[in-house]
Amino acid sequence: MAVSSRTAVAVHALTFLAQWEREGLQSSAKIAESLESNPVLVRRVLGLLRDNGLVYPVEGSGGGWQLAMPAEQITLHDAYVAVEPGATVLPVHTHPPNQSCVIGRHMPPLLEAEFAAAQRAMEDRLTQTSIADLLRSVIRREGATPAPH
Amino acid sequence: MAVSSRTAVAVHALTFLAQWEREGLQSSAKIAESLESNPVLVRRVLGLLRDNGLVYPVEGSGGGWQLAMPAEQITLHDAYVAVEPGATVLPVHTHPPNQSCVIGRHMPPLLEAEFAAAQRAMEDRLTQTSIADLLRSVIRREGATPAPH
DNA sequence: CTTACTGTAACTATAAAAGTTGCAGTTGCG
DNA sequence: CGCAACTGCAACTTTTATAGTTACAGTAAG
Repeated sequence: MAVSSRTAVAVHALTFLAQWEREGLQSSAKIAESLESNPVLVRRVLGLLRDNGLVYPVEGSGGGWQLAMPAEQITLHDAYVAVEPGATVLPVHTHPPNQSCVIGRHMPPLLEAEFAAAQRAMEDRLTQTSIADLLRSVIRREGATPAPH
Repeated sequence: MAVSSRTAVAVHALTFLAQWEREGLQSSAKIAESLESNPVLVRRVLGLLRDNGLVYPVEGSGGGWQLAMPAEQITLHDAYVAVEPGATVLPVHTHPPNQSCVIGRHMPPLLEAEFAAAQRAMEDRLTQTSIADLLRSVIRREGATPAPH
């Protein structure tokens, strides 16, 4: 199952916005520069975050993006859910199995339940870290091994 | 995110083998019939399970597959690890971000740690259910709503 | 009215998975 | 021996998702 790297992009962008929050709006181009990526790609992800109320954009010249709530209140799970709506980490059968076989008749719902429980465990773990936590970790690491000048 | 439906096929096949254990070897064709799938596809998955010591094959006429250990000792996690080696449920950046940005410098390792922890939580949940558990559930369900004759 | 943004559609390229065909190797049995 | 029933595996096609790009319309500041 597969999940894309959109969650990584989303979390990166959110942390970037948290870091430069006092400096005002940040453009998708700036964020793309930090990601070594494309502004359109970034806007696609930011658009999903916007639809979920995590960030909000300002259009027009001098516009850009900012967090829609304190970084303390945004978890990795919020980002994940926004950019991977309805994702199934462990897909079940691609097509229904043979109904004349005992296993075939009963396996799909049982597997769905097991896989959903596993995915819930993963998502629970993602709720335990906020963007603010991540930003603090970034700053702690930067203090330990600063950039070469 | 992405993981294939191979885990579903693997678990289905293992449960099938557990169900017909007393009847002796089961061919990939029989298992494929239960999955409404292709024997080659099934053999591909069974080959991975074999490489991980979960099942073993007998070649030649009258050959087939059987569990290599009691169904009680095989967990969904064993199946998952066998058929999705090195899977990363939540991929990080596809390419390294900008090293001249604080976020870019420190995000990848932090994200890897977070995502790995989340994946570990998922995998932990998978260890909690065995093939024997699943087979019991199948039989319980069959008792409740038997196949139409 | 120009410049700097967001918003979005439409496209290409790439990679992974699902599914199929074909065939070589092995073994039981008549 | 020779056929039939298996596994093992390479090679291929099809399908789908993602990453990335190009192009352009809409909006707002100065």
